[in-house]
Amino acid sequence: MSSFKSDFLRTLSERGFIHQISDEQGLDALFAKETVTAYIGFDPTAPSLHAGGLIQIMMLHWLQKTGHRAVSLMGGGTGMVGDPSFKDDARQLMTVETIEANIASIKRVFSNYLTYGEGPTDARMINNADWLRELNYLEFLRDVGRHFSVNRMLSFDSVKTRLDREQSLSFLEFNYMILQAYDFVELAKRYDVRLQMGGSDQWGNIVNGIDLGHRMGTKQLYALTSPLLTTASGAKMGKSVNGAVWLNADMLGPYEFWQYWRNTEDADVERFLKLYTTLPMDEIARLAQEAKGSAINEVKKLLATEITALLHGRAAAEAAAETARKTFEEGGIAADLPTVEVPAAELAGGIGVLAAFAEKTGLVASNGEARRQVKGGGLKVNDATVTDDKAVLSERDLTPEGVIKLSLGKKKHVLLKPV
RNA sequence: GGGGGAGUGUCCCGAGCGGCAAAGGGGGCGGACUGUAAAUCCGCUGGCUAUGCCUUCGUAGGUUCGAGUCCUACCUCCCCCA
Repeated sequence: MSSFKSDFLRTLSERGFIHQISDEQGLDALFAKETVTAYIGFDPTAPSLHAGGLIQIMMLHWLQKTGHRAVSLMGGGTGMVGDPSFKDDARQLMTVETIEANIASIKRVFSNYLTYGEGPTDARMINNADWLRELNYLEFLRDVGRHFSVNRMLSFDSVKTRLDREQSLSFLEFNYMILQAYDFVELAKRYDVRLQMGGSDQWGNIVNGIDLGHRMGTKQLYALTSPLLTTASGAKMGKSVNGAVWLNADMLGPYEFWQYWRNTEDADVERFLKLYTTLPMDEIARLAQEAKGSAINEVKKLLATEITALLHGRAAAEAAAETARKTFEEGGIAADLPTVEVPAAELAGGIGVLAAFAEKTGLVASNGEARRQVKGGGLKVNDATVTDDKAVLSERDLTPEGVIKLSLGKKKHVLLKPV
């Protein structure tokens, strides 16, 4: 590990957040000397960030913790264009309404990690729509566009994939990197931002901003990127058993969020403790030491609880851990497993198993899939494997707790509750 | 403007002499083994009121008993020439 003098870079470095820095010594000196303002941009492509974005939020978190000023930039303007970096094909264009709604929804998560306000080390939430949407095309071309060389832009890896595959890269998308570069300069002017951070896929875009800053007379700007997140076996981060690992609670409950981290691969445990929890380094080292063989499961639970506590609060995290304990270790029924309510009268009339799994709980996508899962032995009702796809559920199937437990595989459970 | 090529299962990549619900991967899901891990092996991976019916190969027509496959027009993309 390189020996950084500043708290911020040392912390990021020892926790494994750093992939590339534009000028290590220069940036380190800056952080050691003064309060630095740094930002990360978030694109409003969905109503919630997912686990992949967590690493960026954690970087801002440490930035604030070490006494600097964090800026979370919402891409209300750039979202109208769409980032083509390393994408295979063009994104669907989003309407302004969708973008605004997504931003409003995404924002909710940030205050769990950062303290916002007007004070010197309070974080700020800024939307680049503030300046991008008012740009005058001709002025922009003359002031900013003239500093960009298309020859150079074409050489970036981020667009090469698209070009190599002979897929179209629209002029609209091609402009994304110019807008992002301009953002950096604008933030430098307005808020004295000196550093932009992001995933390693953003390197080209960030460096463009630094160059533009040179030409437009800002102070020296810096870039810092985090490694691309994959699990030890190479899968992309942020995909869970049933889709993306959303951060917003209304899209993914604390229990399911906890489960995602509980299922971390052995080889990732220590890395994730460093990246996603705020546990001190010496404690992480101690935990990693302990985690030999199946004892690692205890560490995984702690990992899951710590990460969930940061996002959803300590109480919700512990409730999730308890639900998991009851469900997996006692084989019992925990009241706060995901629950679907059905009218008591409907249950009295009988509900086909296939319909219960497909339509009621959505554990499987269709009756056909439910049928296939029955064939493969993947569905269970109250822990008994379903063998007959014509079986019908009724009040007789209610457990003493007054629910019916439906399971897909060993890990996904939903309770059916008559009301 | 002229010439040449491409678009396949709504996750992706990709084969496809006129009989095709469409090869093969990857990914995903389930099963076995385990530790709610990884690796490995096996099964599944259009929909439905289901020995049948419906919808799928860029879009719309046409030829044919029958079209992903042949013809026409259009859309989108790539390459070459102007």
